[in-house]
Amino acid sequence: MLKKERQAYILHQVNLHNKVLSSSLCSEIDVSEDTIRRDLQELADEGKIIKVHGGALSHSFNHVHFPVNGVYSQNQKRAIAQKAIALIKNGMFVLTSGGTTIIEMARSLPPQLKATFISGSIPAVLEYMHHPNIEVILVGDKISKSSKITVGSEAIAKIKQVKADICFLGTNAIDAQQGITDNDWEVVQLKKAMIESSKKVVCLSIAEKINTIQPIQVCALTEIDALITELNPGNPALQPYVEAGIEVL
Amino acid sequence: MLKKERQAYILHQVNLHNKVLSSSLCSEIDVSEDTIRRDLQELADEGKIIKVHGGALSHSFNHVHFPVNGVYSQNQKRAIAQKAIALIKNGMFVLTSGGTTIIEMARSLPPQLKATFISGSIPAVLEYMHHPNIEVILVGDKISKSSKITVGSEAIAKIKQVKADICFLGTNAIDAQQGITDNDWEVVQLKKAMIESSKKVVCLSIAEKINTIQPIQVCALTEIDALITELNPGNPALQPYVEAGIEVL
DNA sequence: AAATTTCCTGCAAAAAAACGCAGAAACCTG
DNA sequence: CAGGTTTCTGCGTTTTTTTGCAGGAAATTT
Repeated sequence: MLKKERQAYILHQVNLHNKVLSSSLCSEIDVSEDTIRRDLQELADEGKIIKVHGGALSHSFNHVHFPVNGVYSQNQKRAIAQKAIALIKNGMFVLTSGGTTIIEMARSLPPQLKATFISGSIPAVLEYMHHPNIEVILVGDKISKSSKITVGSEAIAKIKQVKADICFLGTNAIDAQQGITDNDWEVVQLKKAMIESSKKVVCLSIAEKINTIQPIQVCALTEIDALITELNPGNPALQPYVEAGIEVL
Repeated sequence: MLKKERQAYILHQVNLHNKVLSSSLCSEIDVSEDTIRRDLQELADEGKIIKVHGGALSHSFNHVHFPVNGVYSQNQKRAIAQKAIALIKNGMFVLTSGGTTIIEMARSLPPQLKATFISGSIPAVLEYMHHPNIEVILVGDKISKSSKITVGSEAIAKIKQVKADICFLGTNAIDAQQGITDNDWEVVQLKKAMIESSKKVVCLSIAEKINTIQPIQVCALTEIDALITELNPGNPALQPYVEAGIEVL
């Protein structure tokens, strides 16, 4: 990895997460801590970031000591993202929906990961695009402005053409009886196609969406292979899903 | 292998992968590392790539780098955008490429305009999406990270399915003899398809790109219906194009 | 206050770049 | 076409950059 490339990655991470730990950086990119520190120093000298003990901060969030809680449930989503990333191996074909949890996952993907990501979500694709080693396939069709993803028969047809290794679904509502449900008919159609086209279906959901129901069903619990939340897998709230035969992470 | 040939290959690799290692280049093409380094130096001097220790990077990698020129030409691009917008009527199907001039046009679209925009450019689509009355059709396929548009046979096939009223092409180089030329093979294929699929082809180009040539031809001047620059239509620099039968605005 | 983590300094090895040079190829040019 | 000039390329040497490492200082945590 080139030095400039590394610094671009660091800068990207800082702007995204508003902070960055040099320890985590040096394990993500595989270099010594000294190198990271020197990079941070250079970026700080250029005024791009603010160097602090243990890492660096984004410039914008310097003046106002904004609580990290600025984005809705970002910490929980980040925890989910970390668990999800562990499932992605080099060379995989990965199908993803949209949603803030998926975005958080996209932002946290390690730079050395080589994989192919397929999605119709504009924000997700924007994130994938920034990663050096990821191939991005964009599913085209009419854009739904509310959900910022492509919807329609063309998109569904394209998704049905692929057979992905794994599929990550951002979830609006999940319930032990009703399975996954959502409130946008077109998005539901798309998610159904994604589930069909994947060997393994992984559902990402923050705890507060567990045991909630939306009007339209995406799929039953039986079609899900794994469920990832920010909770400990042993948490009693997750027991119904364990009993339903889902791998809870 | 000829020097020009070598440099074209290098440029292609850089545009394709956003980065290139001089070590890998000198084993791919079978020449000494000095030769590669000299080539990189020349390309960097021409502003085609960014040379760094160990290889080179694409310009798109750190587009934060030239804000001066960015702001400078923004006014010109805005002038072009205004002229282009005048050509769009309610109900039209509009096909657009990518590029900063197109983005500027997208930002300037009047809010009451009702039309359907078709594009494979992610940044352009992002802008269209914010518009209240525009339908957006996204052309899907593999994403080229350097140009931030979808490229490939799927994208071309989709474009050929439509018959747009008008097509706006952001231009990298235009010349009275060579017509429109570009430096990315895949982007060229896409633009060719766009030209075929449109009743009217409008070329947007800032003055500094007029009478410049890139390696690969997109189309001859005869295929262009209109040319928009920030210059006055009577400007002598534009006369060759007027004489070629192009409507110069 | 002790322990752990992080930071800085200097140093050394490896990689890359710059430099000068010389042979070879291409290209004028009369 | 002969002779000269320019351009291009590879090689050896020197210089610079980059990176990791060690040891001590500074800061943070327990």
